[in-house]
Amino acid sequence: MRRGIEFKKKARIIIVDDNYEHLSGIKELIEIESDFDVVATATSASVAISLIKKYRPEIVLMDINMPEKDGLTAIAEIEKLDLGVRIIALTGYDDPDLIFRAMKIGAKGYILKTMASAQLIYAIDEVAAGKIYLPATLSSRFFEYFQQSFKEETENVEDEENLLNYLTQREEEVLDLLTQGITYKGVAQKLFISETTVKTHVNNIFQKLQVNDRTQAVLYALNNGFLNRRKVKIAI
Amino acid sequence: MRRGIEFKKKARIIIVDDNYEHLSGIKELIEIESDFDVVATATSASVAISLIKKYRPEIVLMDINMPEKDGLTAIAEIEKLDLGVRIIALTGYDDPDLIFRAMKIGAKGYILKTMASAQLIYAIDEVAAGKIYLPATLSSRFFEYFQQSFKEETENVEDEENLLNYLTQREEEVLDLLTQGITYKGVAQKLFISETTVKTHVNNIFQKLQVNDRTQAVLYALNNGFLNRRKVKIAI
DNA sequence: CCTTTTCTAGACCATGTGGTCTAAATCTTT
DNA sequence: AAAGATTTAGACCACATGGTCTAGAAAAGG
Repeated sequence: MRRGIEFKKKARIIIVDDNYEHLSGIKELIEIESDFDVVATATSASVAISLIKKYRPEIVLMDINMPEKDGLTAIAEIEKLDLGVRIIALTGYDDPDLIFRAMKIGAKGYILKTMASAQLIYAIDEVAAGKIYLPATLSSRFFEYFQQSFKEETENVEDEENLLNYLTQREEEVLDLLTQGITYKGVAQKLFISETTVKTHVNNIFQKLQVNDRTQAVLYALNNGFLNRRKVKIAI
Repeated sequence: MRRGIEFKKKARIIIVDDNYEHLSGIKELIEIESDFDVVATATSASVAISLIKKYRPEIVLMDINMPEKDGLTAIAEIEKLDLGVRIIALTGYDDPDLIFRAMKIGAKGYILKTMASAQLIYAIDEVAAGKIYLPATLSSRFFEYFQQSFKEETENVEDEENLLNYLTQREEEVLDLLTQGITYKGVAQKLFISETTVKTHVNNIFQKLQVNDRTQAVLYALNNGFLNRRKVKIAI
């Protein structure tokens, strides 16, 4: 926050909100309370995207709760344009799933409409400075959601009923090669065993995983965290 | 931070660090500067795990950079025990990948050894209160890493060179069924077309994806976001 | 030491799969 | 209307794959 020391060009902003009241409210607030330059506003995502292409602002304040084309898809599209626009997501309430998805697709900040005006300005300031802004309460919620989503992923992997647990070491090696789309012959060469041995292993794998062909075996392996296990062992 | 108002049991802590100097330094600091109760310390992850099982502390301070069994796998194991222990990761430098992985497997806080002692106490306080603690600089790095990892995921999907883009509608339908491990006959029945037609489609798919068999086709599809496309369209 | 599991490997057969070619009907697109 | 792409479908063949059974060597566990 070395404001005033370095040369600071006024950040140019576009505000998007389908509610005109909110839109003009935020616009006024920014124009009065800060020295940012609101170059345009839009009440729909599609209009917003054209405006962004035209004006190339540094910052976009994007309301997430909009009918028609919603804010999240709009963010995704803008990010895809790769214009270096930094997007701040705006919303009325703090749904952790919304925050997660917004951050996932590239939002650089997330603020609630209920927040104090000073904090809004501060958030824009931070994001304009290349940082990422999340209010403390939201970042906590974000992390909880983040951890939860990964916990669910790994829970399945460690599940008792994961048929992959019944595979022997050698069978795992064979399955590993199968999940790379390698044929009997290829597996035999890689493991220095005969082709018929590979077939035996593969058949045992099928029985243990209760499937009928390689594709299903590979799919079972992939869906039940087969690749993750070695990652867990080698490097988490 | 309503300290003193509510009834507050002294949080019990176990500290893990292979460097004995650091270990006793942190222990002393906590004992002098706070009212937490350091019930045990350990210089190795395996010892730490036994101690945790025995003492059931509320908080564990875990050094990530340890030889032998490293801190990350230790965290994963402790989380798997599901004892309600809240783990704070400790490290000397702020490697975004390390932070990401620690948070991913369930760390509730992340602090640098170089941080001021008051901040360490504050961090423990927060985590003990059920919150998640990340210093502002680290949370920024975390988010950048987080977004980067998802960006790479989606970049592939939208890539020009994604051979999936060359598939026709019908071919996509067929491939979709292949990724469910369905055979020629099954696909034919589901799509109400002849089995030989399915074979024609499948062969065209192979050529377009430059693969030789179904397994490879399925793997290509999965690795290049085939399933995501419909998700992207429906709900991001 | 003995038992059990795992890994190895062969035979045999039925069928699924992949490669190639041809070709008609049906869209699209210009 | 003509040209091109897509979808449909057949024939034919080589070979990879899957199912089942037997069986010895090696390793693991009690």
